[in-house]
Amino acid sequence: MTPSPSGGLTIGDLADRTGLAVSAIRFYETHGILHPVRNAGGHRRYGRADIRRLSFVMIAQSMGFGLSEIAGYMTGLPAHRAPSKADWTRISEDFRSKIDARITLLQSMRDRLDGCIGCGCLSLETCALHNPLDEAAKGGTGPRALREV
Amino acid sequence: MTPSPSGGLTIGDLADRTGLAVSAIRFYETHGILHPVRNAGGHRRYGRADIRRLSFVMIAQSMGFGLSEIAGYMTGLPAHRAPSKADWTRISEDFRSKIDARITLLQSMRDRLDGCIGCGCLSLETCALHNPLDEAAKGGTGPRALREV
DNA sequence: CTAATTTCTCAAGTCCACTTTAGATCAAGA
DNA sequence: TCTTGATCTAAAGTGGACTTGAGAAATTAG
Repeated sequence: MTPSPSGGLTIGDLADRTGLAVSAIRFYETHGILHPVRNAGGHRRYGRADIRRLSFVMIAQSMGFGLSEIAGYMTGLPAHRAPSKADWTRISEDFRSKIDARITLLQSMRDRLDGCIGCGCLSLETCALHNPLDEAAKGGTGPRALREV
Repeated sequence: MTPSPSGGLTIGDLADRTGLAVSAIRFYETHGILHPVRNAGGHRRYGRADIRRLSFVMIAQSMGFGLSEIAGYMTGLPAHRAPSKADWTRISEDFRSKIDARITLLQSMRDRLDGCIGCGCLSLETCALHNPLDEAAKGGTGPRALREV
């Protein structure tokens, strides 16, 4: 629990700080999200900035972004130096615009749903939801949340 | 392609009308979303109302709801009779309130993200995003979009 | 120094939402 | 009628996001 003052955080420290499982943190590393250094014994050592990286991952995931997309944002951050505020601002601008698009889509679907349920036309043949769906329903296999907006 | 006028729609008809794969429609049946009757030869026959059911499934999915949750809504509809407008209105009211909650959560996260990125505090220890995340991040394994709001 | 904890790697397992494959049967047009 | 295309079942495969398990080595508390 005592984070080594000089050597950085252990994977357990990071897990405690973020609430993530140790296995998840290792998993993210294999997907290029973190790049910890190793100590003499081969154990991973993290910097404080990695807490922030993982926070971003968790936020983005809860908003429906996939890991590969998130990893894409992460490549916009320096791998072995703590990102500056400018780094975070840059990647979060694109992120924010995608969130906005997602909110707008959700709102328009909700509003149209009201109309469609009300008029009894909830059919892909005539319903106004048809086109938005066509655009939103692209993507590979697996759960199709609001990915790829 | 010629939908049997008396016998209802074939699974292929339904696939054409909804844009779903035949295999997906069969899969949904195993999850209790559709309950087609069988003809003499053992082939599935659907009613027009099933197009609407599948439309609802697709809409709900694109909004981040999981199949089991959607199946839950579907049990609120009559299995072997075409749902009335009142049936649809009833289940869509609950649905709509969940969508609203989802939109609100997304908006508040977006707004706080602006603040957190700006002030450089994007850390679970101090960031205002912490608590909303705690609530949103519950759930089993697998992709964790905005399920379980 | 020893015992208890952590961490290491790597392979395999899990859940969700489907798709693919295989072999057989059913339905419909020429 | 015949043949082509649709549908049937059951089982296995896929991709995303992780978790679990096994055995070994490193770290830390007492």
